[in-house]
Amino acid sequence: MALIPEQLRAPYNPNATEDRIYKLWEESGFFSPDTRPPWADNPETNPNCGKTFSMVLPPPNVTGTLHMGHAIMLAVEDSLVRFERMRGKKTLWLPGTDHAAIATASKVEADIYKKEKKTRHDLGREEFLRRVNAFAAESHDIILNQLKKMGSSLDWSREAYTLDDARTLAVRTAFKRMYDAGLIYRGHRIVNWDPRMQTTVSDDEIEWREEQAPFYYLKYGPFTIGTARPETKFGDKYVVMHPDDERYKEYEDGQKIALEWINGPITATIVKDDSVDPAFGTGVMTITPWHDAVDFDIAERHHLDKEPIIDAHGKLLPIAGEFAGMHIKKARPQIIEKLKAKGLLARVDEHYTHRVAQNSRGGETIEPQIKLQWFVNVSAKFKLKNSKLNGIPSGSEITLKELMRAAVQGGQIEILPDHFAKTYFHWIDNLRDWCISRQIWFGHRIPVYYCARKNKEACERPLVSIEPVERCPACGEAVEQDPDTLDTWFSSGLWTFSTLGWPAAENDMADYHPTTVLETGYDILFFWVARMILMTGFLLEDIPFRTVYLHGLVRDKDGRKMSKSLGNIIDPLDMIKKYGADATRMSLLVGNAPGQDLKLSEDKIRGYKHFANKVWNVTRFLLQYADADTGASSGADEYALNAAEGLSAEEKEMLDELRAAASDITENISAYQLHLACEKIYHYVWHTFADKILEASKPVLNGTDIASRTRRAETLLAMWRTCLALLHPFMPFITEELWSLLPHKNKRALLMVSRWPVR
RNA sequence: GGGCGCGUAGCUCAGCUGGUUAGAGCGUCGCAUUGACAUUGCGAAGGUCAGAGGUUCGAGUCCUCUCGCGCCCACCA
Repeated sequence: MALIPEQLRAPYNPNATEDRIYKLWEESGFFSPDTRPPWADNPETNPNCGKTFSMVLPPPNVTGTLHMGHAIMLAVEDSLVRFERMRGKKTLWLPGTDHAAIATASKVEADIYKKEKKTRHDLGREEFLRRVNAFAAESHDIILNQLKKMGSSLDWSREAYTLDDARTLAVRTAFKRMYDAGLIYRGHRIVNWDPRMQTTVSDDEIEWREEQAPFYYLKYGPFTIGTARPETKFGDKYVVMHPDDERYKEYEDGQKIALEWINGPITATIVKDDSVDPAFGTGVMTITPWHDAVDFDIAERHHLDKEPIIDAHGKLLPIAGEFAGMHIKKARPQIIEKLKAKGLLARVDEHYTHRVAQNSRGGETIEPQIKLQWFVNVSAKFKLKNSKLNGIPSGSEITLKELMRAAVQGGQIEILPDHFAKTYFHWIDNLRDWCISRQIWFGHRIPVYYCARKNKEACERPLVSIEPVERCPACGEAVEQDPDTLDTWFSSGLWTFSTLGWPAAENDMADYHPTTVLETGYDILFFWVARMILMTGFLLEDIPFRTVYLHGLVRDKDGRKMSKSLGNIIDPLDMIKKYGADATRMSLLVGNAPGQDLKLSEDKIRGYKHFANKVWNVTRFLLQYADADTGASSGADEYALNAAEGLSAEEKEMLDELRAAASDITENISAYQLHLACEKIYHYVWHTFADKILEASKPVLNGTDIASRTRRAETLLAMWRTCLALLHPFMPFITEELWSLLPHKNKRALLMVSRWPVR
């Protein structure tokens, strides 16, 4: 009788299967590299015995739920891990979540304001943090569920969080070591200030928006200057022009001139500087060093005075005279009126477009300000003691910038696709010191303490400490911790090794570091990838990973970014519910070339649900013939690739073709060409195995020659086991389920830890 | 302003180091099919690989230029 199990009689139902299979995997313990099947620990049965494969999960932000961008990451990473696990490597894929400091804080803050009309200051630091942590915990649980739904074979025993105790130790240790090496400093620098969130924002978190605004030409003594921001001009007392500008050759650098300005007569100083573009406007400008980065640089070069004009909330300071206390947005038209009345307004260009900086986490217009902040110095030399970096011997002195460049340039880290290396170098070349302090409450508090009394000279210095400090070691008085928190990327920059236990004595570093591959979206190459290279380079004098695999962004079928406002979001969970996780994964893998954006439509996902059904039905078909009469039910657990004896010429040819496909697929995955591998196995299963081989086998299977029937049925079953194995990294659920329904001679093992068909 | 990428069948895209009549999915059009297949099979139409030039025995693939898109970076006051 045919051996068709009951569940195979109905069409494949992913919903009824996937959670059960995931639980089976999880309980098996094989997600952890510490649990391995016997064959994998035996060098005779496993040529990869002793080799490891390690990868961290880019920790999703605890700001809500996962989207298709996460799904693509999970599909790629899980496929890689499952492949390597089946190849017998000791395989670690390490999960975790990211507290995402400003993103999470601003979301919670906005929610609270919406519901209760309260700000974080109304709640106070403690209560606010309680709320954020509660939200983060809730978000974490949702995310974990989603990760599991996708089939991610993550080692949950090693789960980490960027804000947990172990990672806090890593962060404080990293800060202290960098501080002691002179790579972290505190200073007054111009920073991107968000007046609404009351915090600095890093250069990388700025979004530029085109804006049309009037451009005013103002009379400034004998000059005419152009500005889009008259409200910042109260303190302008330097007038700058290019040294070679013939029009202004009568003026000399340092020359003083008296002139009438907005609130009365002032003395201005001429400054000659190369950075002025003679072709722009009148070729003359005044500078506002406190509120403009270019002006700040000019002021630094010429040692000029800097004065604040606008306060932290966007209101004018007393220097603005009668406008003091007004918000800049309200003051601007009134200032223009006054300039006009005084005859200082030469003309107005109404059609001027320029770019305005906005905080990408919240959308408020950035007001540059000079603030006392903490920075990582990317251009200061430090000495490598025990370098594992190619081409940079121990004892050499190097800057973080040079180190970041060298790690990739020397080929020690490979970036895929390789053209992103150029983008990376370009970014490094333009890199400025990294502002790491944030004036928000959620995050790693800066591990620096100040003596409250400063009784003695020794109390003057800030105290940087890995352990929390309560009393000043010099005078015994209470200390105050720096109120700021660290940029979220400071902690995620440590992720590849903080998750392995660094700097604790007991850790996994020896086994799994450097990690084999880092898989992530190209949009965070700078934010994250570069910073991991920086942190690892300094703290471990090593690379964090050997290969960087960058996937593209998921777009809708028209190529638009998926966003709430466009209403074109495809929710991974919805798709899993409708079509199954396997189909969802396949739709994200096929056509997904590294670094290339992927257009996704529901039709595509539906297409792979059809494929899953095909796979299901092939099994049902084969099991019809796997009956007691043919003896095929006793089929060995071995794959078909090595069998050859006693086969017909036709069967040998079938096997040759499968062998070729399997070896191609293996090569493709090894070269991170998952899109090719996926398409190949898809094509082989459907259009070669099902359409051609099974069709051609029907006469044999239904024929009268028992020996031929049996042999063919056994061959096909063995080939099918091979197919399921090859398909497993991409479609783990259905293949595992079908594997369990096939007849097995030996004790049934999970497909997840069965040997890969190609050695 | 600097950098990067893309332009291949109606649509979405593969095509690695140049090598036979350029591929897949979806869609379209025929025919078959109660079939292992709710979601099937067989077949067909459809491409001067953006355009021009060059290297080569040979170019979708390498080089140069042009056109059209997209993205990233940058301190246009």
